[in-house]
Amino acid sequence: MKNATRQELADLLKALGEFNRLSLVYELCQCEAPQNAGCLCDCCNVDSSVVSRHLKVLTQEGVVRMERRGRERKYSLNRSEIAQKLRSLADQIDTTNDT
Amino acid sequence: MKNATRQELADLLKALGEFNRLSLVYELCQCEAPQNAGCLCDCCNVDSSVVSRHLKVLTQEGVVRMERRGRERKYSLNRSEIAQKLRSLADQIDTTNDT
DNA sequence: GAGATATTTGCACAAATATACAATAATCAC
DNA sequence: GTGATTATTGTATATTTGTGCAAATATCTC
Repeated sequence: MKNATRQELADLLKALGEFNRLSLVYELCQCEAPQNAGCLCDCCNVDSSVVSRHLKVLTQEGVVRMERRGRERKYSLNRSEIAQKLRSLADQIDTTNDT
Repeated sequence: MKNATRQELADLLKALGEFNRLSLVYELCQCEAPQNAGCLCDCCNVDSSVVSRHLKVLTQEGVVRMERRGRERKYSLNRSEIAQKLRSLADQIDTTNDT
C-alpha cells in the first residue's frame, strides 16, 4: 500500500473520529433524502458555523456529498463508498490469525 | 446508540486516523507473533518515544494489546475485535439506499 | 554491582483542531 | 428592491496533538 493511499485512509478515519462529525454521519444514516445543514444542526449541540465546518471536512474526505438547491445545501452520505473502505480495512486487519 | 458508545467509537476511529498509528497497525497486521516496540519503530520515521506514545494510545483504545516479557513489551493486534467494530459501522452506513 | 539494552516519561514547543460570535454571501418571497 | 432565510467565512481563542531530546525506569548479562 502506498503512503498516499494510507494517508488518505488515515484522513478518512480522522474525519469520522470526532464526536460531532460522527453524529452527523449517524444522522445522515437514518435519512433517505438529503438533508440541509439547518436540519443537521439539530443533532449536535454546537453552533451552526461549527456544523458547517464539520460538513466541509466530511465533504472533502468524501464521506458526504453536497448539492446546492436554492439557498439550501443538501447533504447525503456516500454510503457504499465509505462502507467499502471500512470493510476493506476490516478485512486487512482480520485476515489471518488472532485470539 | 448511547453517546458514551458513540464517543468510544469516535475515539477508536481517531486512534486509527493518524498516519503513524495506522502504519503501526498495518505493520502488526503482517506479523503473526507479537512484536516489540523496537521492531515496530522501523515502520515509522519517528523517535522511539513517539512510537511508544502511539502504542499507548492504541492500547488504551483496545486496538492493540501488550504483554511484558522481560525488558521487552510485546504488542499484538486485537484483530477480530477491531474488525468487528469497523464492519458494524460499515453495516450501519450501508444498510439502505444509496447511489 | 556495573554496564548494556528496551522502553517509557518529563519537558518544551509548534501546528492543528474545535469552538463561538459576528459579519458576509446567496437566494427566496413579497 | 427590501427584508427574511439559509449557510458559510473571518476572526479570535483555548485545547489537543504530534514531535524530539534528554532523563528515568526496568530488566538483562557479566
